[in-house]
Amino acid sequence: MMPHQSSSLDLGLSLGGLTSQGSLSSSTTSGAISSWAAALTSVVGDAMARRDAHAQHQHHAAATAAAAMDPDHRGAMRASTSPDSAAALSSGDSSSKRDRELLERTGSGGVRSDEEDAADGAGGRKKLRLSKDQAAVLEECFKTHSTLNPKQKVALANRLGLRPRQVEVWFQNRRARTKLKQTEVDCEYLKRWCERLADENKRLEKELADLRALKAAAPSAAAQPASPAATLTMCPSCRRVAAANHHQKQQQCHPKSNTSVAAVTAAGGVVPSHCQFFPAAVDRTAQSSWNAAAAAAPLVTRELF
DNA sequence: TGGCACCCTGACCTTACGTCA
DNA sequence: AGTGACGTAAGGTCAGGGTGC
Repeated sequence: MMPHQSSSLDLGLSLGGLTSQGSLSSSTTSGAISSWAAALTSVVGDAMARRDAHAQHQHHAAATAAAAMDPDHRGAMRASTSPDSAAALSSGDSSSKRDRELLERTGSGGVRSDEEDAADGAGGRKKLRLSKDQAAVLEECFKTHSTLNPKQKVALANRLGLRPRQVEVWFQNRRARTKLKQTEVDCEYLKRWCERLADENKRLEKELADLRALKAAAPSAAAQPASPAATLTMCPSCRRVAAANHHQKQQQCHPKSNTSVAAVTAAGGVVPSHCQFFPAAVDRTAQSSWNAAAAAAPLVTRELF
């Protein structure tokens, strides 16, 4: 099994769901196995009774469909066995892996029914539609473990009445498509983040210009009674220029300097609007805290949008 | 109601890389 | 240390089937 390859970007963004699940996948500590097994049995247990009935119906339907398929349609289908065989031959890779895969695909694992073999044994890549129950079980297992070790794969395949290869493919596709989706989400998130940063930058520039104008207009302000300009101060935490009573007015700009925005809000506190953009890190000087927050709960942070 | 575009998804391929014996 | 087997990730294609227009 591949070690956990951080899918985090250099920006410190995490690919979230997949990544965190992937970290579980380092597969097979005994604890992980037991938790996975527990998840499997809890889900499968409920679904299996219904599944058995459904599978029988499905197998029958597949056989019926195959029988009804006209020769032309059959020919249009890509042969499921021949490309594999060709690949195995042409690549010169006579490894046992290919042989085993071939065996798995041709259903010699004993899991497939005769009807199934009849359905796609004629060379067609008959697409099997997983039943709702099967899909639910797979989903549930995927939540627990985004990868399977061989034992888990076989166990799951047996319980679902599928071939191990089908389970394997399902997990591969699921991982790939989860990641794709997550990447899209991340992309959108970054886009919005960028837009907000641009807005923030504009606002700060305007604030700076205002301050410069004030300074130019009152060069000897220090010698005079406190004017509104003289009461301006900078929030040490968020570095936003504000009036001296800024914190009093808003209770506190940052009730607890290291408290997350979410926690503050949850506690009924008021989060300054200029801080709401940042997911968890109130201290914006600490980029690492943002990274940590993004890695810890990327999906949650995205919900801010 | 048939045709079509679009999307979802199962199945597969190739390449690269890490791990382990 | 080098090597082969093996498993997974990544990135892609193909094609069946469902759905909405």
